Amino acid sequence: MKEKSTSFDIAYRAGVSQSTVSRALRNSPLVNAATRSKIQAIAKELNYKVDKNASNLRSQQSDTIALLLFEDPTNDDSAINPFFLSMLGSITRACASKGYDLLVSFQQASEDWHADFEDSNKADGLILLGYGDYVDYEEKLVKLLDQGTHFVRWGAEVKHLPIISVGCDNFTGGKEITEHIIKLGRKSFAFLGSASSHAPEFFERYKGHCQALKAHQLTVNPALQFNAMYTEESGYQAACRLINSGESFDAICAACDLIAVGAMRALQEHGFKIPEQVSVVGFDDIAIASFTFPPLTTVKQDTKLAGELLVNTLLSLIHGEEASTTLIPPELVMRKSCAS
Amino acid sequence: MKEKSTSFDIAYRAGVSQSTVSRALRNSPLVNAATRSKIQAIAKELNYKVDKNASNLRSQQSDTIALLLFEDPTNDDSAINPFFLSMLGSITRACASKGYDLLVSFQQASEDWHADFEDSNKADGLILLGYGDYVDYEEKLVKLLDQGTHFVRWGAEVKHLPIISVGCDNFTGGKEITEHIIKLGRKSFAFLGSASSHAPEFFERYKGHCQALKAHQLTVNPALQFNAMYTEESGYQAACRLINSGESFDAICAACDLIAVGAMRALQEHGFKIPEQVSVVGFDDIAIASFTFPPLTTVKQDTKLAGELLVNTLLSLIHGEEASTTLIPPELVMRKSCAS
DNA sequence: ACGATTTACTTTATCGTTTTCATCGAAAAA
DNA sequence: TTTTTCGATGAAAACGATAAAGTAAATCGT
Repeated sequence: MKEKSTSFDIAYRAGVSQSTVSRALRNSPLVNAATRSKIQAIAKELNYKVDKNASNLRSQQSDTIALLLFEDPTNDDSAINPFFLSMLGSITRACASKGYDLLVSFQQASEDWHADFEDSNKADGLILLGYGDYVDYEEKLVKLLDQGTHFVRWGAEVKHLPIISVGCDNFTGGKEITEHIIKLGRKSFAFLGSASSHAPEFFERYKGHCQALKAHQLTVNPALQFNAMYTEESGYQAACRLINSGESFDAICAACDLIAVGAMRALQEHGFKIPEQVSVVGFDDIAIASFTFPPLTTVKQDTKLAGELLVNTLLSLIHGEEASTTLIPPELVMRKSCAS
Repeated sequence: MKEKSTSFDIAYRAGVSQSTVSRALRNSPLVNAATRSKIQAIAKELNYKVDKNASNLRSQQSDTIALLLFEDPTNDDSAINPFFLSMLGSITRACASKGYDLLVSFQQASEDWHADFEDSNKADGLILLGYGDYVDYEEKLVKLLDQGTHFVRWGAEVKHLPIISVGCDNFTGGKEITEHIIKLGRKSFAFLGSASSHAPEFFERYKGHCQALKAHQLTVNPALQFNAMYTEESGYQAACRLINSGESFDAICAACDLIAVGAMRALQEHGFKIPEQVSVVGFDDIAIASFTFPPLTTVKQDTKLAGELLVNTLLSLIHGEEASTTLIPPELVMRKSCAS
């Protein structure tokens, strides 16, 4: 196995200095076209690749961005939420199209992630992805800000801090999907998902939900709100609690698709007909949603657009350009889990 | 925003030389415990992080592995196959637990990927993931081998080359799932998925399928084999071709779950009852499989195990240890899409 | 008590680039 | 002819760590 060649080897063969080689390989106009192509030919022949470590060290940039995925530590060996998986896919694609490498990393919210990737020069910037619980998360965001780290968050806007976010308009989504069912004639709405600021996106969806109810002179019954995490199992259990509560209801708004899927399972086990007796809706539009029985009516978050926005925004930040928080409009996806 | 501090800053404050700092931070036993902790304290206080580029450059290793995901260029804006997404998740986790960073990259089989990541010292090794079409893929594998690049493939064993692979035992999986339906009493089996070596894993499954048929004195009817790619749409179309062919059949073995899902859609649109008239099975056990109607009986590939195996094997290779190709045993997952 | 280890550092070389600064011949301007 | 200006290149200084080699003081065995 041959030694890996360096720019000096090429310089030697081309009969020029190493610095000329470096310039030629980066298509610098400072080097004569003839020598440039000669050098490039030799480089190709030797199968030469610039050493990224050396290059990054000198130029102080890595052309790499890091994606930090936050997951609830409690369910760490279960599958990753398909919604985030889908985001991951689109972010990967978006990065590639911009010529950036993507470093993917899982983090537990509790860890010392805040000062790792950009500080060690492994990445030029960070994308933070996950359902954010703000308990001590926010304090770390502030630290990132202090350090001048470039980063973009996925999620609800943080009003009181100069943090750039890209997120879905959860409030509007929650409102519109609820209005949709209201128009179908349902009266008693249960909401499955957290109604507290610990889960900001769920909370926004809940607020939109309530807003829609009020706008149509329907009462918001707190006894019909049940907490649930973003898992199928959690949705199943919340629905069981709902059913056992004895409250009557004819519609369920789930804070995310996985919850909705779990809820449908619980309902069907208890003999409820969907959508005849109960209309069910979710949020996210994960792949599973179109294959459930009945197919789930939900709110689509455009992950492709989101991924592109996330990396474009981050890149702007890195390049010192202006950037601002963006909300992606939600989109209703009507399927069969609702009826009048 | 303060300058980022270097090991010299720490050395200055601690009153020692820079190299002592370097050692202290790596917990070298060569430095006195007292000074070591003093240095580490200062480092923490200054929020110092070692510069990975400098460190990697000097030590010639990156503690990073690259995951190359191959996707069919034709469907590049559609969603990524959930099976690979799931693998991605488990590989990410496995890497993290070993203290390695993960660089994720999409590649088109046609591109010049073979010499990029390890040659440029961005990664210490490669994981190759994707349904492999061997046309000019193999030639690149040989190049990787020549270069001494450390890599592991996901997929069927490559018999004639010293390449380490981790894969599912597709043959056995295909055989067992087919036997399962045979025992249920079905007689006319259609197979949806490529039966050629261009799609090695599908081909293996097909061979297992045929083997099972023969072992039970059933005929393999070539007119009941239809090509399909690994997408839902492709499965749908293959099933339509099957239906329109006029051949009679009472069971469909799909080469992967997505194909099965598409096939079920086609069957139901044409009024077939699943599983009463037609039994359907898939392969992979993607998340969707448990939510289809009826829930899909399939062969589970344990992605968690696969991810761990992939990174452990690669790490062995990197560290110069012995490693060998591994086959993961498939596991039947009985659900409701088959009946006697 | 005296050379031989050990312990705890410091010095110096090195990794392979990018980048600044200096150079040098030739064409253009004076 | 002499001086400028440029276009093209080379030499050398970073970049920020790690690793090998060197040094002084403390510890040791006999």
